[in-house]
Amino acid sequence: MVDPRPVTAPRMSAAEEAAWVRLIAVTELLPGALDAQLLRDARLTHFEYRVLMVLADSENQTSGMTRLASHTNSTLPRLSHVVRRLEDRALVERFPCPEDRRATNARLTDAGRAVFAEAGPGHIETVRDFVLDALSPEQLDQLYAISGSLLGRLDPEGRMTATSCSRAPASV
Amino acid sequence: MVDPRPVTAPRMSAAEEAAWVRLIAVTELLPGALDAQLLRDARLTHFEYRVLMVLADSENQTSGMTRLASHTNSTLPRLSHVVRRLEDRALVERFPCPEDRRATNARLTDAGRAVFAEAGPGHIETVRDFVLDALSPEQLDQLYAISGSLLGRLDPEGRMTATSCSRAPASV
DNA sequence: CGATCTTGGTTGTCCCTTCAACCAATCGGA
DNA sequence: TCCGATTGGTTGAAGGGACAACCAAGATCG
Repeated sequence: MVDPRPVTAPRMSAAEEAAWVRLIAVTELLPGALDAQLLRDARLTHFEYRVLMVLADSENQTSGMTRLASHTNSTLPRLSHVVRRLEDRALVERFPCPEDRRATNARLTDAGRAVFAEAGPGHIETVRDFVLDALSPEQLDQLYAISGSLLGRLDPEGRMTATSCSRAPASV
Repeated sequence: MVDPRPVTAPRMSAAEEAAWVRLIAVTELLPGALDAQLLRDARLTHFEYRVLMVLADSENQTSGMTRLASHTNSTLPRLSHVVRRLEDRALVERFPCPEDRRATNARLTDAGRAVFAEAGPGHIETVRDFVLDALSPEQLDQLYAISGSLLGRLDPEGRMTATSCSRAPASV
């Protein structure tokens, strides 16, 4: 209780704080940048884009809601709202699953496929501009390993399979 | 037009896609994890916490709105709303800047200082659990460099100074 | 087979962010 | 000195996400 320092932020080591501050900045700025480009060029949220992408990569362009939610790192309520909106825009259609009558399937429509196909190249280019082209091949590997470690903490059970990526626990 | 492949996501290289997918997952999961802990333990958003932190680190616990916005990677409208809410909770007070009569200053109140001081240790611990302790010292340096490169693309003018961190362009 | 638990999903409400519009003060010339 | 442009900031409406409540269908077990 004799510490004379003024009230200030609790400190980590300098290296830790520097890395942490930058990581936070990236997590704040990147989503907005992706959304901005996709909304401008394709009237699509980045999250909506990923929903369409998972469907495009699924058998018959069809997936159950729960699987779709885990492949987009999303909650079921969130996904339900988003799919309803996409359905209103006729990019996706929902129908009851034949095998399990509790389940709902979402399927990409022709219009949805067209929108997704048209949005793809511009989005990829944006990802290159903002991320991939900024990193060396070694840094890409490092990013893969680092993100893997963080996901091991953020999503220990590996529920968020994200995509077909087989989430081996962060071995370089 | 003779490409026989089914409609599918435009592809990057395997290494690029793998790293990209994981980065996206981190940017989706990390903010929620931080918000959850702070809301539970201190009724504070991570963004609100950072507003309080910047004020705590400012001279006289006071800062103009524009400076506060750039130090929190935020827009002015967003900050304005948040500061109004914090003011409603008496954690912050606003008053006109004496030197520039257009400007508004925000100052941390005693209550705000107390809430921030109480929230700090738990938050730092969470950051350790989710991020810092998951990485080796080398990875921490790599993360610093990688994030720096990305910020060079996401915020070229360096408007988002984030904190006192002097944003030298991503030299390791 | 009936009671209960779990799984799969939707809906409504609240809160926060975004965006556009707006206003006041200051600066920069002509 | 006056007018336009820029800076600093607020506000209101609109849209998306989180959470809790809810419901229906399958599974489990007596």
